[in-house]
Amino acid sequence: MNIENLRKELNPEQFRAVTTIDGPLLIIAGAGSGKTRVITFRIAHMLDSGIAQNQILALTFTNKAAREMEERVKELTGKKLQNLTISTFHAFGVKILRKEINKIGWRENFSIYDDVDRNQLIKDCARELAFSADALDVYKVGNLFSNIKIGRWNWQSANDQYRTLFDLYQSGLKLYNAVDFDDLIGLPIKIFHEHPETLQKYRERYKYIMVDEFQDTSLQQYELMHLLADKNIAVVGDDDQSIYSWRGANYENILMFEKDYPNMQEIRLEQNYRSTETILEAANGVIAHNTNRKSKALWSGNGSGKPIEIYMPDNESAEADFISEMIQSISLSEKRNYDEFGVLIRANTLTRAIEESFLEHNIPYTVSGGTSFFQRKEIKDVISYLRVIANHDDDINLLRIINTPRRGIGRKTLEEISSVATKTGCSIWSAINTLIAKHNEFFSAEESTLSSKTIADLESFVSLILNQRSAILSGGGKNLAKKVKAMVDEVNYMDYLMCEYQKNEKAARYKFLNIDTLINSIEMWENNPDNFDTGLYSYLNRITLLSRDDMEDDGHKGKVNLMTIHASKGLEFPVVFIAGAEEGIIPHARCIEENDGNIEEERRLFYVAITRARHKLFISSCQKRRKISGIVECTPSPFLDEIPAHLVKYHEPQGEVSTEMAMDIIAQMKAKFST
DNA sequence: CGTCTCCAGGTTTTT
DNA sequence: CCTGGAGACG
Repeated sequence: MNIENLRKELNPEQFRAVTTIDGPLLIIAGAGSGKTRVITFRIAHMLDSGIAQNQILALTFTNKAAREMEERVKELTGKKLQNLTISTFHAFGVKILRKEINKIGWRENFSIYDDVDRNQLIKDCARELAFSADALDVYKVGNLFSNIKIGRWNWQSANDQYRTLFDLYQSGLKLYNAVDFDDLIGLPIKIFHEHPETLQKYRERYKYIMVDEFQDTSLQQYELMHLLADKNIAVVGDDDQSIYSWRGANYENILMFEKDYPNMQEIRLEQNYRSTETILEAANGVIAHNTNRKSKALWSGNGSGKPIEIYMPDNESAEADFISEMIQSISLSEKRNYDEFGVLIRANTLTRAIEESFLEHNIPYTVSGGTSFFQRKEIKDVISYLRVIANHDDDINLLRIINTPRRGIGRKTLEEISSVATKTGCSIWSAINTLIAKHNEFFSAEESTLSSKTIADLESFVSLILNQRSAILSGGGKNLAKKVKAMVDEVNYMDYLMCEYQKNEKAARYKFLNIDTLINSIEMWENNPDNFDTGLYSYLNRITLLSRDDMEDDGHKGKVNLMTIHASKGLEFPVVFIAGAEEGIIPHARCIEENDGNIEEERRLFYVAITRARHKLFISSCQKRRKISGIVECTPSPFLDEIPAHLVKYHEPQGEVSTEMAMDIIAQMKAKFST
């Protein structure tokens, strides 16, 4: 696209943002200001100006955003762009580690631990240090460790008593040749510090760097970016949409950027192309209550549109039915597809009532966020096999599968093996092999603490892993999906599931299906022509970073989108419902507690929710809600009062549907079916 | 020594 | 509803 076309397509600020390629650039992009468009046009423009694709690095926050951006750039340029790097920070970290991790003492078949694995490792370490079980909240300690690693907290402010545990945890990771999520950023930084020549290599390669959702980068991510980028760095963000501080997001990075790159230029995108003036004014009214922000004047030229409707249903199922019925009626009266609706909630637990109602009303929907597909037990089991096959020293995954399905290796045996492993400072896998060798050496002697039967069980486990390893790595890593299927058969995993869920056939079938989905997704992945490395390692490196969202191949076409507000960032819908707008939910009680009563981030979250809507916004707040403790009275979220009153209309529940209206709806349905 | 069964707890947001 | 853990049982 030539310059003149760009000038036509973009407003003056957007045009400047797209065409300013050299030097540091800070783009403050308000909600709905065409941010994604600017980024994709900017990349396309760079390519047009003759910059090589492999010199460009674009870092995003979620896989979804990365994928979308890549697709749009490809569409825009009509090129294949195989050497263009658009990825999340974490995926980029993996990419570096795969090449460089041997410089700091890991092997390149390292495992990546998710939270579940991490917590398991912490538990094991705690046991070794004889922490009393009730004094240890693994969940909390895991978060503590993460916060330490990403530089949000340090030991002075945190609890010093966990320091030895932390050290043991760290050495455990190294012993098992594993890294956790935070290491995916932290270890590349370590490598760059210790090996300046390696850093230099990457600096020379990535001459043009862009960071999306800059307000959500952590100190650690900022450091990585800062190490890599010397001059041509563009960051795009909006401090009002910073909603990840609990994960280390540090929107003061914006200030730091101004300091670290003093010759930077700043561009503000303040025209909102998304929402009606009513919706935007409501959002502005809410966010104005925050004191700690860059002031901005977001405006829209889209006309005032319809008022925001607030509804106060009796309880969560009434709320869910209200949403379902509203969706059905609007989709008929305004001829909208189901995928034009977004239903936003603060917490995953709130989806249940809504999902039930959707099912009852036959409304197709997708839920995004929530427990990752890869955290489901059955999927984790299969992946654990693959991880152990790739990396025998991965104790956490080995322990997960050594007796799943049952193969006679129980607690006592494992305690025995663990103690050998601890004493000699080796992994469980090598301990097992030591014990087997020892047993065979002193075949009849007392020396061996394990029975011959146990030894035989262990031996068959070891050969299972070794056989699968040579099968899966054979043939240059081709046909991974097929081999994984063979492996699942070989270990009789399906029988195990049947057995385990005898009483609940539905659950068993569901789990079966999940494994099928997994295998299909592997197949899709290896058949993707853009994918050059279809081996086991490459697969494993990739999947830990994926969430459930990234798995769905049938897409969201024709389905209502149900998701958390966090997951909705960057998206927009013509019609949006915000459900559960109650005190204690948004702002979330727990959050207020932890943040010393600072509700600004919760307000930003509410702001993000409002600004997802294009034409019409509904907000509902239940009068009562069922919680674990029983039914509790609710009060509406204080944020509702911050919406200027003249924009709001309270929704009155209609008694019965008037006959006239019912006839009308029936007529419309008939019309719909007859076409 | 391994397995089965029953019970309690759930953890806000995600890479 | 689902998972992980503790304790009984074979």
